Amino acid sequence: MKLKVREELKLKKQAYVQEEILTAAATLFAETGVRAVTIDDIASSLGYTKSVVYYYFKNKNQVLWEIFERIHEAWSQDMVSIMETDLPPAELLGAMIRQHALNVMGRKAWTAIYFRDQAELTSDQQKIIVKRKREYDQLFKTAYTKGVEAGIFRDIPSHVIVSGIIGMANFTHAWFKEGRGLSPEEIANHYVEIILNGCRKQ
Amino acid sequence: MKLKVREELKLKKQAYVQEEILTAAATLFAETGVRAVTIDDIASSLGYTKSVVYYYFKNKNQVLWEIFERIHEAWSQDMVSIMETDLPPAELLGAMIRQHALNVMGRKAWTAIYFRDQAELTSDQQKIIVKRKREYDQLFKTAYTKGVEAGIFRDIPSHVIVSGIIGMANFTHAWFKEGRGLSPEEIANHYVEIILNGCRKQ
DNA sequence: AAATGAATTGACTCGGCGGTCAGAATTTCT
DNA sequence: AGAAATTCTGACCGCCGAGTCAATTCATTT
Repeated sequence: MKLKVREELKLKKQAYVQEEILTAAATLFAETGVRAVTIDDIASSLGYTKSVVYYYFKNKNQVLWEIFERIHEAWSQDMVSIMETDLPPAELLGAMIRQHALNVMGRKAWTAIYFRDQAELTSDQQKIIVKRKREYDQLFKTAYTKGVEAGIFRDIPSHVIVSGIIGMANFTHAWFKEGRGLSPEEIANHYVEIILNGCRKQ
Repeated sequence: MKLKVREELKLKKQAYVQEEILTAAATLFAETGVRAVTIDDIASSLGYTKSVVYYYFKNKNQVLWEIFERIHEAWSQDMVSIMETDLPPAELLGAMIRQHALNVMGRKAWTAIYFRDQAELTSDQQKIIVKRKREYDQLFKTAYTKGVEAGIFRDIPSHVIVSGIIGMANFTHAWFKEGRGLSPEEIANHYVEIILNGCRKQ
């Protein structure tokens, strides 16, 4: 009885510290790349010692993998909830582009890691990521293809256009700075317009 | 007299081996990131020992820096020769996009390194790269702005559109495979069309 | 053949980093 | 208070990779 409560409390605290460590790790990983960041760096950025990190995580790979998991969960959930709406093709694709761009700008660290440090994962993990990326792309491709079938988009191979969209949005992580110049929403809207106009059948 | 000939021959051979090492290094760097590649890896991929690499290069940083130098020279020369033509804005921007995309697909390794491993350089070197990237972007921005002034492009902040273009083209390095599916030229042309249509004033 | 200089080797150092572990400190429960 | 579980510490190990160096091999010249 008490055991359960205690167990839960323990897990809750552990979860909190874990998230704290993951956030700190992600920030550092994003700056200089996973390989260049030591467990000591992560720990001391939080005022901990290295051993604390090893108390909460099995090893460095697990820290990295959990970050990849968080990214996937957040992004795929966002996308799924857009797919569930019943928008017509152009609006659907627009919403997806907007969401993806906002996600990237909202968490620049994540994008840097997700697209740069994949090679640091084990080959099994990499396989999973490759599959997830394919699925993610597929959502965009489906939306685009629907537009082609509806006669509103030009008939370009969907992977070319989808890769272009993702590349364009991802790259914001390299230059966008919060709080100066345009807002993420404005930038995202520009990209939506460029792409939709660029794809529209004349 | 003879000395000169000999000297030249020596330099020529050295230059050859250096290029050989740089090419091998770039390939490996691109695959797994600079940090994950050892000098031994580079050497043995050519059948050499580590010491050979150290005979031709001062250290690992110099190998990396020379690669960055090669990239800059090749890309900026290509761009400059396009700027020298006297094309009207839309055609100019189109040619630039096409060239950049072709460069990326023609040397995927270079792009991976140039945009992912910058953090491995010294801070002085990084400053130079940042400056060069700004100059490179500036060429695109100027072309776009001309189009806006000529009334053919929509009035979007040029850095948004230029970053979008570069991001879109750069991302091909992550998915394009030589010899299956579309050719680099076809892909580049699609991007040119998407962007030009997307930016054209309605 | 001898001498000179270029190219190559392999053994070595040294520092750093991932990961471990025995125990100390702290918190929680009874 | 004392026992039990938990969190945290700091010293330690082993390995790996960057870079060095003295010595050797190879090529060229005279």
